[in-house]
Amino acid sequence: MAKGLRTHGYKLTAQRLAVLQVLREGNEHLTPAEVLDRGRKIYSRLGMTTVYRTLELLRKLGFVRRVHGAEGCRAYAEARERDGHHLVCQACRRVVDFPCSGLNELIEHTARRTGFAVESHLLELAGLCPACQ
Amino acid sequence: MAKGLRTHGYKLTAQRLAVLQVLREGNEHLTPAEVLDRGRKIYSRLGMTTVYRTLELLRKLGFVRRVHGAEGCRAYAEARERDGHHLVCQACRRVVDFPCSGLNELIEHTARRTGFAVESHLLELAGLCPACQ
DNA sequence: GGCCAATTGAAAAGACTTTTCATTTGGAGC
DNA sequence: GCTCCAAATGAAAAGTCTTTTCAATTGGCC
Ligand SMILES: [Mn+2]
Ligand SMILES: [Mn+2]
Ligand SMILES: [Zn+2]
Ligand SMILES: [Zn+2]
Repeated sequence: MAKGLRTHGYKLTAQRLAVLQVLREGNEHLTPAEVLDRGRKIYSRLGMTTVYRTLELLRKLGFVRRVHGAEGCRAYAEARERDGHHLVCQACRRVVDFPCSGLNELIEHTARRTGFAVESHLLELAGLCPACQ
Repeated sequence: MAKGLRTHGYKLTAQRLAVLQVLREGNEHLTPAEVLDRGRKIYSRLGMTTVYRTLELLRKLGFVRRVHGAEGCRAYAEARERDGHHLVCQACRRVVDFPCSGLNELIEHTARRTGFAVESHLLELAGLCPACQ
């Protein structure tokens, strides 16, 4: 994942590595403020501005996913499944990715019915993880 | 839809009727600020605080849906399809609802695979409407 | 090692949302 | 219709979150 940054021409900085590590170590979704807190334990000079910028960068590169929920729409989790979706535990905030397959049929059917040219989709399931049930 | 307010024990105010009318007249998703602008053409004393409160109320009652997109996550559109999902045009912001059917199979499969007890789901498709293609 | 564009972060600015609280009002009851 | 009061409202203030600015720092190519 760190290699991906270099691949795309971005510098490998301590700040970016710290944010990456934070997102990888937790299986949960985190707000920018939470990423800052945890990131500073890894690299104490980390700043909030950089957290915002880094999270957006990682999202554009596909390493990170945004989680939309009742509590808020600005939380991030590592994207473990390429082009996948995610399932969120409402109790412990754990995030589990799952593959996209099986949705295409529904999307194509809806596209035909409505005449829309569908370019992207967002699917998020919420519930309770095995440990929290 | 206005009847639904009374049914649930809420007062029928000019402000609420104005917000309802705004959401019904546009087929697009609107931010609170846009709802305020348009709502004031119907009821000029409408205030921003009331717009926020009314949009959340209507969402809880199921008359209105939130639209999550690249441009932002706080936009609302009328929920025309009960328990449905929506398709958003990235050009003209038109929103079209479609029924939920066809997704249950995928959800149940994912629930079985992950052990999660799925309680809710969010599905949003984005693309170009027929007129904008 | 030197160089320089990319990156960073503190501070300021900006944007958005919620709370407060005095005033207004819908509608139930008469 | 009129009275009454809890619900609703909105201007202002407060609070929260996010982006911009810009001078200083730094990663990585030479
Ligand atoms: Mn959102
Ligand atoms: Mn559904
Ligand atoms: Zn859990
Ligand atoms: Zn369109």
